[in-house]
Amino acid sequence: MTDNNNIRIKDIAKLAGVSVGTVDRVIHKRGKVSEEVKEKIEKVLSETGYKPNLLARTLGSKKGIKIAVIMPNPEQDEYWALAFTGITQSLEDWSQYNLQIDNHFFDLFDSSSFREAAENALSQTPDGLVCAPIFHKETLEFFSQQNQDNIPYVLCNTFIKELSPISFIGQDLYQSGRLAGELISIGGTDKSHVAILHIQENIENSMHLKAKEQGLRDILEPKYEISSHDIKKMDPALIREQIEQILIDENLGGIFVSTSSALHEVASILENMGRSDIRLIGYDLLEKNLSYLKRGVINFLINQNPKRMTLTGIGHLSNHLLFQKELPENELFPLEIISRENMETYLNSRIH
Amino acid sequence: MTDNNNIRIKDIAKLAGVSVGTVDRVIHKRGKVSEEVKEKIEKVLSETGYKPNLLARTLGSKKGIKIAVIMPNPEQDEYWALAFTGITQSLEDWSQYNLQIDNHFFDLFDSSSFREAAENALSQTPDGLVCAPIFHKETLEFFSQQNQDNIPYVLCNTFIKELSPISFIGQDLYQSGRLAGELISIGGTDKSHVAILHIQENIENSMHLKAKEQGLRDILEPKYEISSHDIKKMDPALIREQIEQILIDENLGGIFVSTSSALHEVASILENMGRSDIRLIGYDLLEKNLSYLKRGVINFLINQNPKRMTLTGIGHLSNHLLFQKELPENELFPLEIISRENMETYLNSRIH
DNA sequence: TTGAAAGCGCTAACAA
DNA sequence: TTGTTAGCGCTTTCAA
Repeated sequence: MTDNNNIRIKDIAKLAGVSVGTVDRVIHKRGKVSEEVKEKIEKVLSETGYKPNLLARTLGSKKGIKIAVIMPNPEQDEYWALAFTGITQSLEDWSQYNLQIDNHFFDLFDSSSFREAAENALSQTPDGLVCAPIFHKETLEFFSQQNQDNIPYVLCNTFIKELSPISFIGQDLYQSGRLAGELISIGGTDKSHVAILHIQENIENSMHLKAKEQGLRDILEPKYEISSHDIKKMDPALIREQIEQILIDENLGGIFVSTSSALHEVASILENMGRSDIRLIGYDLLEKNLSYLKRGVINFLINQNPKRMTLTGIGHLSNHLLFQKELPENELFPLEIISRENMETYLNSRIH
Repeated sequence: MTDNNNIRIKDIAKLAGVSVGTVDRVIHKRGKVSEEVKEKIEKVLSETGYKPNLLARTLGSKKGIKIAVIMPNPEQDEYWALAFTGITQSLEDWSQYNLQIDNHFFDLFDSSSFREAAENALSQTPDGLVCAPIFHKETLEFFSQQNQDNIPYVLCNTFIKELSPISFIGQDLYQSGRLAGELISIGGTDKSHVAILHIQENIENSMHLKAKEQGLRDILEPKYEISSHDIKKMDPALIREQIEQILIDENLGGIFVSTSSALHEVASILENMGRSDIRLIGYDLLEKNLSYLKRGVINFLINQNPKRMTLTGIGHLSNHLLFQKELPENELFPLEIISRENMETYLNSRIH
């Protein structure tokens, strides 16, 4: 084995003619050091290229870390169930650092439940927060008012320009829409209409979906005529009705469903009507989506990678808390194209 | 901060009425423990669900690790240059564990240089090896004969069924070929011929390319007529000539180049001849490939993710060496489809 | 076969 | 403002 011939704090102390305590104070800016001594130590520090042993640091400051997660209830939605698997796995990945994760789930249909979950999270004084800010207004309120202790937080899934988390993790939604447009038009179609379906719990929070829409429009217009439809996710029968309405259009060549949710409803209708002439593009490796992808009813899925999202979120936060590592301000995942022929390779890989 | 209320070795010792030294001996099977005591300790161990603090373990046994990498010269080939960026990054990622990496490059055109590189690597008694086994015969010889000290090793890129590395990292080549087939046939073409081009340094080692070929055939035959061409990568002019020969076929609707290498040559010819009727599919985010992808000459790239490959290789090996973590026998990466519209999102992401 | 004790490099409380 | 020292949990050497 390699012997550890690194420069240690002790060496720095000797070189600077001071004690380790003083060096430690300089390194951590704990004050109470004369300017003169401070400068000398800093000089030695940079000359030797001192790098702390993070193992020893973590061990010495007998800290573990406690992270609170605020996200939609995984039982309510398969997308968030996938996201939750990332939480589970990060617990394993970071097990050696005695990491504790407290989950606080909220109801996708109920914005007040978000407040509750968030306040609960805070009340347990976590060292950091990972949050999926589904409800724009409530999130804003929470992070600008409640979080006065300045607990570091990471935001996942939805970008919120008014906030400054230590890191945002998600995807470029505009580009995602462009990609969807490209995927619809590959090889060309003879039909010239394309419909965008925004199907979700609360239509108020659909701003980010409009970014996807714009991307698609910029690719397909004016060659294609685009129509956009906001559909509130409630009664499946009601959704069906609205979709069937849209399908009356004989000239419809493609449908883009902007969220993973309820894509399978659309697929089911298309399949039942035998409309294999319509290209269908949507999001995420949900079970039902995959089965329609396999049967060719859905042509492509774009993977938003919810598992990797939470995994990376916890990872970044842990690195920040434990090792003071610098994080990317934005971690934008690639837009993964899933087709019938590569879906298994995604399912089989450790992170998907 | 959370206090670390874990069970420590000390606690185990107290519960079992022995000393920490003895507990340690049992945990690490360092022998010299009476059967009776051993059983008692093991009982306590499992009852308490003891989990060692890996930080302390690593710190206590003042080991660093030294990993030797055996791979093609990054200056010779852009694919391997990308792979090399993974090495660089893993050095950062693992910097806290005092990881040392020694690179041993070999010449893609010269199998004897592989032997040399491999022996060199071994002579420095590394704790583990990461190897890209381009030369089948030589690799087999090396790992079955030279590596008698049983230094743990990870194999990247090319699967070799006769060997048992602690982990293999790569992709499913057969499935990769199937995907290529699907990508060629999306939307349908009126032309019914497809050509597969295997372009590489040494044709002898093309076994794994045949797996890709088989995948493509299984998707496209008998609807399409497939022709396969082995082209030795030497003089670019010579390559051109052979490719132009193939392009004479008026009925050619698609080309699949099975390696990242020289794909741009094919693209350049297609572009010059104005043959935009021919679908072109190939591998990897090499600079030239990307520019042809952007211009629509190349329709899709499949990403073999060389950077992530080496990054994961070093990561697995480090986890094994440092933390005795269990590794997946095979880590098969997803087959990433790169199009004009998602390429930037891959380039912008931390690992691509 | 066992136990005691001195590290590993760093932190943080306490003294000076 | 500075130095000293006792940990953190584990490994490993030495002595018993």
